[in-house]
Amino acid sequence: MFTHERQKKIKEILYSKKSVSVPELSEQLDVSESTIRRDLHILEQNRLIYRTHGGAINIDFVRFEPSLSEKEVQFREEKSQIARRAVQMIREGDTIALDGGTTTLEIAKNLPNMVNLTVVTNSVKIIAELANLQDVSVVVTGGNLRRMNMTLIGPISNRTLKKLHIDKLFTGTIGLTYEEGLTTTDVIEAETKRAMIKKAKEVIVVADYSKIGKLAFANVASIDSIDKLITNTGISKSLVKKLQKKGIEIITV
Amino acid sequence: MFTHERQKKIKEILYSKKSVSVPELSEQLDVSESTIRRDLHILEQNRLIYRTHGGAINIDFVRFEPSLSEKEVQFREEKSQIARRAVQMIREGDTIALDGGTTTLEIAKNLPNMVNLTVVTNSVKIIAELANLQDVSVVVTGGNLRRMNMTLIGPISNRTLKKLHIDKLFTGTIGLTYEEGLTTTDVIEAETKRAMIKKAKEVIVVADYSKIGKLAFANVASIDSIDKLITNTGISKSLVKKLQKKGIEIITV
DNA sequence: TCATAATTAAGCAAATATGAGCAGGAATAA
DNA sequence: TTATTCCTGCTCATATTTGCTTAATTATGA
Repeated sequence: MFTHERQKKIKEILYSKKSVSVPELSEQLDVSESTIRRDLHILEQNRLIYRTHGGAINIDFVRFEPSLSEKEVQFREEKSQIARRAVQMIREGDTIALDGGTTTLEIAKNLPNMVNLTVVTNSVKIIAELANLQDVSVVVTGGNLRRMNMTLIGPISNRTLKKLHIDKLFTGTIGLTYEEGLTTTDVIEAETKRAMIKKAKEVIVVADYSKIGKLAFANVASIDSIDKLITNTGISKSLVKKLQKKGIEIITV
Repeated sequence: MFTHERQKKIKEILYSKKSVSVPELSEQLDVSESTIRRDLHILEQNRLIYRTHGGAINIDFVRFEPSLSEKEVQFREEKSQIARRAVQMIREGDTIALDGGTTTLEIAKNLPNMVNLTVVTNSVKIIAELANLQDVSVVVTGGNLRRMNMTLIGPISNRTLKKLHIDKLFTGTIGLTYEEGLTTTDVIEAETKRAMIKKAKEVIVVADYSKIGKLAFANVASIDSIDKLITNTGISKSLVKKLQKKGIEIITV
């Protein structure tokens, strides 16, 4: 077994196992632990695995599965910038909607205590945040609690939204591509997002560049339903052109 | 289990549990309490959790922690006793409703993690509390946020309730008299309470004796709509007799 | 308020993991 | 063949991790 082969094997093992210990690999590949450590060192430098004391962890489990709290930390400054730009679009007398998401939560945190502003939301965290702003009127859609991100989704949420009229919807997303539009992880959540989009006069997507080009499981809505996109630098020029051709206003912060 | 994995697991546990104790984590992850404390320390430094004596709290829930005024809730032990008695009435398969109030919040705190239990509520605090119980299905009515007690009230709430069917409603109250029945401070809140009562097969009032004989501003419903009353000793014998004559079961704890 | 119980951080020792250095051996090139 | 390079396994000093103990701190309840 050549070095390269062995390293490939390690990656394969990590794909199916999430994590392995050094002794485990040593036995399985029939080489010394020193060799395994050397291999792991190389793989780590190439960002193919995540190294930890005693073994290694599949990098996907470290990177692509960040908990909500972690997500909040990731790209925090970017999200905050995007959120502050979004807040500038809000006018007195508006009825805005904020769906559940880390960027929209950031908008809630940056919202001034405006009188005559109504915020519709399905996020428990945003409710808690807006409870601080005495003058803002908060309307909650209701629905079934999804604990993972503390949002209220499902038929109750959708039915309530049917009766409401929203001036501006600020919506976050897991993925945004030109072909598939907005996508998210959960089908029921996707439906609730769709219900919001349907009732909003203006749909404003807030998404840092890490979301652009990413595709998630459930389709929410096509590109055509978006009016504005607030993002940060890093989005490719050609995509900007294509989106603008569709009539979407791109705001980079 | 590697260090990083273990810390990730802690975050995951905190995801939907709101809080965990150190011994709990120690047992669940099969490491010493010292190790757990070290992990929690690291996670706290990275702002991923909120550390507290005896355990850790999901950072997102810190703001739900009872405020000082709440901690000074009157008749706390009485409320807790009443709540524990109320919980005994809940059966697997039930759909129960909890309206906003300190005694109903106490019920939520005492609820076991039952599978096949659905809780309908209009209280943001109860949502936060029930986020702990992984297996319980939580349905939120939606509505306008009333900051004073963090409840969701108004037409949206009422309309949602019309479509739901509730086995047992546990409702708190500000006042209860033989002549005027249940009364509360806010007219809109009264209407939402009324909507709940209307859709419940069984109406169970939880009220410590300080509420009995008290009259508040807004009428909710007459005595006739009550099926059971859980209260504590201190209620007058003659009133008990009168209520029993109306068919209300009185349970004193 | 004060006493008691619970929780914690810090220090220590044991177990384990690590990387650097070295030597042997296989592959490669001259 | 000989020299060179590369890979490997071994050793050992050093790092890290962990659980235990203890003193101090922090809750709790009477």
